[in-house]
Amino acid sequence: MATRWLSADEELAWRAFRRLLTTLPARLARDLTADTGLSMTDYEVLSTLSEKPDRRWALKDLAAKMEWSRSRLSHHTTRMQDRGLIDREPDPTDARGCLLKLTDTGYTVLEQAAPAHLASVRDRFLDHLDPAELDLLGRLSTRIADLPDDRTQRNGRERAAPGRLADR
Amino acid sequence: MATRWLSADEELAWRAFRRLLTTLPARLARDLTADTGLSMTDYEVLSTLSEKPDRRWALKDLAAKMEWSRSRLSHHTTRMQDRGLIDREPDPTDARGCLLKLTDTGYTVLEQAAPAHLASVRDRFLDHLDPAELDLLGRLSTRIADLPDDRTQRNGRERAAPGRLADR
DNA sequence: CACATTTCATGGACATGTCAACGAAGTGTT
DNA sequence: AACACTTCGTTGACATGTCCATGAAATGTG
Repeated sequence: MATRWLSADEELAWRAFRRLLTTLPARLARDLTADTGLSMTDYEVLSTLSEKPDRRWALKDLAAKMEWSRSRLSHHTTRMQDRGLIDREPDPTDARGCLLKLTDTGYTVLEQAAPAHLASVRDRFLDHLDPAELDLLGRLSTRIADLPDDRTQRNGRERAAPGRLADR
Repeated sequence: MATRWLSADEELAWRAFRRLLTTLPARLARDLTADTGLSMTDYEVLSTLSEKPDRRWALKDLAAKMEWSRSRLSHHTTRMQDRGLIDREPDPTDARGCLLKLTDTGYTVLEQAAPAHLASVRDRFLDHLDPAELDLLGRLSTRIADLPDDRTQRNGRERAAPGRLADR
């Protein structure tokens, strides 16, 4: 059922890439948790927060920056707050809002996690690409990730049946 | 805190690729669910099962093939069974085991989902790469995904502190 | 054959994500 | 000012994944 629709080359490359898409993140996550006790998402929140000079960021802005839903970020930061990694402060600008702040503990944890994580990224990824490959991969990634998110402009190809074929 | 550890080129390429790593699967998943009501994992189970001539596969073997834990596959197939997509049969070879079988419904659903999914893969990925890029990406993916999974041989780099820095 | 060990599928507890609904607070219009 | 509308963060129900424990069955060893 699989091989009829793609050329042999496409099939092979797509399969290989799909495998990379699952294994690489899994390995990086495993390393990070083993080394530091942080999940990948924890790490992203901490490192994004640390980019601001005062280590503070309004929830909605951080959510936008990370391309997360506010709900997701709210849930996750509640858990991180319980662990003492970040804090909430009222937003002086908007009484509905809240500021997320990296605690000293959070900053220390991030400071110690960063080198371990980067070593892992090198070992499991960067070190196995030469500069030309890395460059091409970067440009190709940007190109594809920057495609419009909605499907309104899917190339002239006919649209699949809209109805759901299975209940879920 | 980010830019000190990678060269500018590495930093840029890694960031771009990391973004691809989250956006592409999310888009494909969204398309698939909208078009067919299946999740990506549903689709993988169905299409892997369909590769066997008799559409049957022992749970443990399917789990190994998909690189899933047996627990995960058991949970997931229970849900898929409730939806009528697959069935369980006793394994005549091993009374502990069980065979997972694609139902007729499941096969029909897969048959209708496949073209829609492939169109999505084309629109959001394949169509934006030329053959040389695709070829390189495929080879590079295989190379990295095939690296040993354990960390025993992480290149001469010093190991990070083993203890957990934060409780979770 | 008895016995310990391993393998298999399942189950429950928990972590993390999605989605829809909510109340409180901002904004715009008249 | 009064009103509808939007935005913000939180919440709860649910889906899905991980981890660990379990009982049943297979396997290996004396």
